[in-house]
Amino acid sequence: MYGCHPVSPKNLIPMNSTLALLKDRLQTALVAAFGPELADADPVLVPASNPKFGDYQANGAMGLAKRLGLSPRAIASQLLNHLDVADLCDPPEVAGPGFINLRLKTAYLEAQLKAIQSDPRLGVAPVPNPKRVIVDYPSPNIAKEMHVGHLRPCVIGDALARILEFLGHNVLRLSHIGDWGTPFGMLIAYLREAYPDALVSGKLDLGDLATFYRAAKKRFDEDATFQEAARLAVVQLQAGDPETIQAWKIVCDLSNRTNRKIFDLMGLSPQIQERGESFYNPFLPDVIAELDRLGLLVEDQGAKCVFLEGFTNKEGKPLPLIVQKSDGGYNYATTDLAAIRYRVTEDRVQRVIYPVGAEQTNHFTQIFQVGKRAGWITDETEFVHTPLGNILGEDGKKLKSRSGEAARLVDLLEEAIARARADLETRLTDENRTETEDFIANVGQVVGIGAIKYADLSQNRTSSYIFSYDKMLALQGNTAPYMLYAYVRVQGISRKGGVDFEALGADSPILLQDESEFALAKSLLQFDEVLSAVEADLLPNRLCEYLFDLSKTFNQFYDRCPILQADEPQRTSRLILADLTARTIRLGLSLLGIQVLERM
RNA sequence: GCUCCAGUAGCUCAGCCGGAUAGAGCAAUUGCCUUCUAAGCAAUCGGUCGCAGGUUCGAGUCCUGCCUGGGGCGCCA
Repeated sequence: MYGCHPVSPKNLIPMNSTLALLKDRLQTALVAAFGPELADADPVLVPASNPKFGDYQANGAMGLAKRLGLSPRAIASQLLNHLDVADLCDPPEVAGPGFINLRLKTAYLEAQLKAIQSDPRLGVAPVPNPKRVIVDYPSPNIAKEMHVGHLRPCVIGDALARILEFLGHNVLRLSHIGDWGTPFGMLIAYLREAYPDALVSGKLDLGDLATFYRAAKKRFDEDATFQEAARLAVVQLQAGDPETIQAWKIVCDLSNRTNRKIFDLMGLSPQIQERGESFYNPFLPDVIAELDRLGLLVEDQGAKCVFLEGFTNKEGKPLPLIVQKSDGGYNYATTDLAAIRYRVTEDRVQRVIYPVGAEQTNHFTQIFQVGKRAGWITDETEFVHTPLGNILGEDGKKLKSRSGEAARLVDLLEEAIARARADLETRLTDENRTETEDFIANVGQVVGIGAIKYADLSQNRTSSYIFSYDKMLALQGNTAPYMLYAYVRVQGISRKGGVDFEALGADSPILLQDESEFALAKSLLQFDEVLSAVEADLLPNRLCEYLFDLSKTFNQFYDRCPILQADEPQRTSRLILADLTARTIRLGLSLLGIQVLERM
């Protein structure tokens, strides 16, 4: 047993958050210099705006000038008298109106890198107080195929889930699929009509989902009798009629399998659990009853509503959130409220993240308001809607397929793969290389899927972006292929030099001499700071930006510093830097849900 | 009408609690492969941060108004 999970030295390495460490020192110095009432003062430590100012700068002195009745420069220099950072930094300096510039010591950088070298987490410590987190995965209506609209929620939600999980949180991935409601009446009615055998054999060809839906829709639009049958099916479904439930299950299963296939193709976490609308169905009457008991429920025009604070309709009157329709049916607000309640009371969740389109901002504000007023959402639980911009076509409008409908997700993915593959094949011809079909297919898939996901993630999630295969697959710029190439370059060194990175001496020193080595070292040590930032503001594009910056810095290093031809001990030192870069890229991309390649 | 979001280089976008001279990529122009994959590197060019006020030591960032674009606004999700 001993050998299976050795107590690795990583557990002994202190958290590599240089930023946090320095901030702590600055705060201590503030109190030492100006007294305990300064304990709450923020030294405003941020990365330096310009390399000539060092690595970090503390801007706090300016803000404290009024409070302390001293000039910012005087505050800064007094603070410096009490600041002990000799183990981390060169002697700090006061600059400009009162900035404190901090430059990390070479020996400190070298030691930190050395510590990270043997750490699979690359210096990223798990959070001290893990939370129970739910990430809401997109809710494709089970009755329809997934389309462009599902791309961002899937990709961004999956990345956030991976990042939070890596940081040590207990993440529950829930797909809130639309597996209940009126569209099912139509599908069940059509199933009965067109595939009566299916109810007996339980068989239906998977590929038929789209056509199945279209055919059902066509019947529904054309035939009043069929509409009546569909409505009847809904009633039977809600009444729990066994035969109808069975038909419903067949349709759900059909859709789930199709969606799973797309999830797999996209490389989404396999841990996604389906917890659709039908799951919350039994709780809906309780939600209404509880709202009523709390005195929040008002009946208006036959519908049961909660009137919202701060929302008005076109006439300027308070806007209701309808939780039970006048016909007695429930709507998505009811389901979402039931989900909030369940997540708090049963899942005991502390943070719920909804990566959903920005157009639903009002909806979330409204249900969160009701959730708070009902006492389900408290200060202990954070329900957060992370609004997403739309994916637009080249014309700046919502991306459509040629036929004018929302583009099918699977088509986008396959097109990206096909283009990535074609790019590779062109290159193979140009370079007179031959590769196996397996190699070509794999590179095509990894690059294609990686490119499409990275393009999505690298954009600030709040804003819409224009979908362009040419840009996402471009070999230069902030794209997945650029990052993959930096990774491949390192693996190329390993192959060429017959170097086993894992066997690189634990006692070989890291030596930073060239400017590009310093830049790379500093970039490598910022990984944990970036992940903390993403944890806080849920913007994966920050991680993308970091990885792009790291890759650029690496390419500069690669260009300026020969590695295999260098003399020892520089050779090993540079090999370690290269390896750390590759591992950071691999880990970083994996947290974004993107795979790497050893060759491409 | 109310409300939310956006407006930064020719194009696509970053810009963290307000900090020093606003940053990338693409495009354009120009150098660098007998040397670890040139899918790279270096350099040049490019800005009234939508407009007008305000807050203060300091504003792309905060406040007010306006302009432009997009979304949402009672039984769809």
